[in-house]
Amino acid sequence: MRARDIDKENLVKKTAIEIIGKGGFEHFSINKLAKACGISVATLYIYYKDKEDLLSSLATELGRKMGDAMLKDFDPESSFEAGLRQQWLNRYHYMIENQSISLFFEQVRTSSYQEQFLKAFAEDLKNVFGKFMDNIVARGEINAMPLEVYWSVAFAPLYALIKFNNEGQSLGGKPFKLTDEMFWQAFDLVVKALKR
Amino acid sequence: MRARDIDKENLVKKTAIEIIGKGGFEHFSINKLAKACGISVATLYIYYKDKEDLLSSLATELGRKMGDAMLKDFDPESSFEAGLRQQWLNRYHYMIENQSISLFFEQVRTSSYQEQFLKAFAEDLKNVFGKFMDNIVARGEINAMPLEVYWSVAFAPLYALIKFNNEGQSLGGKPFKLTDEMFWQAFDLVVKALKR
DNA sequence: CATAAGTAAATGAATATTCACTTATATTTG
DNA sequence: CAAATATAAGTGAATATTCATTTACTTATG
Repeated sequence: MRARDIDKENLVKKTAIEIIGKGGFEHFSINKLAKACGISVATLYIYYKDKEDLLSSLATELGRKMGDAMLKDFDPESSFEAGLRQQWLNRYHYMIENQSISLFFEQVRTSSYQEQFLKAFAEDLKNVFGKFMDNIVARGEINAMPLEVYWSVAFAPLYALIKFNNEGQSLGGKPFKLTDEMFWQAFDLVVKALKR
Repeated sequence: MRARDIDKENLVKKTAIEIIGKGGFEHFSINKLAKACGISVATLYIYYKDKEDLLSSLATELGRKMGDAMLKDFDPESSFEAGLRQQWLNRYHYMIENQSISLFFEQVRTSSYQEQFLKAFAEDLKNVFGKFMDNIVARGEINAMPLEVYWSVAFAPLYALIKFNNEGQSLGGKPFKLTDEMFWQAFDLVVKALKR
């Protein structure tokens, strides 16, 4: 029996991520992907049942990996500031080390594959972060508030900065690169917002 | 000379916004649009040079209108809190009154038409809001910081809440509707973050 | 040498765009 | 004032291309 070429399989994933990250699902097609990889379309149909399967597999796999990266060194029993710092750091490091994947996620988040992605991504996370939020509210470190209000204040600024950084530009096309200084500046503001 | 049917033209715009808002650019096509409007494809090629022209015209026009809505009753000489409140209110009201357009924008923001949109959107706004930021820093109401850090803390939470609301769900598919209470709760947190 | 990996070429459906044509109406002309 | 004309609006059917997927075949290797 002939063994599957792992390099080829990885090339497919990497290339798909790049095409989608750059041009969105609008400009992605199976034929383009095969051509960009220098392989036959039919090979893709050995790896994946169909286009839907390819994309949702990719979204699920990457979602899971990202979820794991988010949980690294995170302790739901830690204090509000220490816990939030770890979450910000995990996202920041992941973004720097996986720029093309971050761009891919940006597309997934506004697509029909969002659900697949969130399922893999949010399953464990929701429990761990939910627990963290319960703890810090119970300890009186932050006020009680709807999850969405907390999330929007605690993380939306970080994701906005990451998006600017990945696209290389901010408002009105102004060139932009996120620095550690800006990162911590934003973090401190968010802590100030939420801390009692 | 025959006059162009304005109703038809508006129907085209409205329908395009709906299709894209619902399914993204991925599921949008000229033929589908024509069929949904009950007109001939060829008519669309009278209104617009090609697909690209149709979409970037739409993004530009709506960007401009939204920009105008953002500036309503906004005074760059006002205090930090009053100014930010007006900006939040303008965005909030616009979202409520233009839900399908808000969904359309959500798609534009991760597409290749983002640039067109931002250009129309940010041209005037940048000056007015830049002036506002200069004023409040000069008056010592907030600390000096990069525009992107300010923007990410001041507005990203609001956009996150609006996105949840437009999609009708938040993290992990949890049903969600933004209330006035949550809106003001988030606003107060953001003010607390930025105020000296 | 059996078996799965891998392929080139083909399929029909969907896509963007164009074509040759008809229709409505503002303006001109008798 | 009404018939004629010009012109852009509007059309249905055709085109060429791209799409997702399949088929019939070759190749590599346990």
